[in-house]
Amino acid sequence: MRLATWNVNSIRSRIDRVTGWLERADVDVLAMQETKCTEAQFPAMPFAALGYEVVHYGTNQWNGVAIASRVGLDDVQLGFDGQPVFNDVAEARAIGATCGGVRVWSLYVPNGRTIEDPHYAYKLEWLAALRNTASSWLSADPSAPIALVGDWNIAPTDEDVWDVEVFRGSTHVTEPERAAFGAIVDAGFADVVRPFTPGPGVYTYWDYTQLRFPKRQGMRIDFILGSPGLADRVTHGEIARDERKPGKKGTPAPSDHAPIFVDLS
DNA sequence: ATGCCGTACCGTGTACGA
Repeated sequence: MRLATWNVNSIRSRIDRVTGWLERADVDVLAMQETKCTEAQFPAMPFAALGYEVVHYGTNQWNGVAIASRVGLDDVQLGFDGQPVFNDVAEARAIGATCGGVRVWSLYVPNGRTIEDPHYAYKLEWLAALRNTASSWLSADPSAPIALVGDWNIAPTDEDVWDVEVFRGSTHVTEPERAAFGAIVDAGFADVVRPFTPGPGVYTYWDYTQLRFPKRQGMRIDFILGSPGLADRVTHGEIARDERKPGKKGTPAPSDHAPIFVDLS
């Protein structure tokens, strides 16, 4: 089974690129983030035409997460238990479903904006709540195959940004964020792509500005974290960097994130 | 100091992103 995740930065703008890659890469399950649309606006038909079921959680033009699967899509949950709210609003940042026997969570971790911003405290609170809830899933069934996948908005080590000096004092690289990410790893969820994509200089995101992509100046902030029951089954991992490349003239821009995926035995 | 690009929204601008 091939399991992928991709921050698509608007599914309506990216639908042809997404379905094109699903076909070319022979993906079975794709978790998406930043769909940036409501349920009514989500383009479900192109997925159905390729044989994928799809579930989406989107409330407005911000955030939005989805899972497409051609190996089943059951027990869908919108948001995780204990997921914090921001300004009293429950944001569409998490959706879970069981696909081909794997419990998949598509996650869009809050950005944080700046370290003084209330969004930063929200980010840390959100990650702590996720750790607690995900930990309870493993306690209930230590051998369960669980995949926590998506845009984590954290570069876990200095090697995961193109120039650490550029990010000094910014979100994504602070010690509390790295500790929050590490706590989830310590709870039993391992980065299952990294062993197949060693650094340095290996990224999943490149800013649209300043020719960051051709200059290979990016960040590694998208991850597939697997429980022991999932990690034991990973036979391959990859970053589909080509999907970050511009299309032909007149075609829509790429997302600023590349998809990443693993193969499971 | 800068949102340089891209996407969304009742919008000719503002919010958001990392």
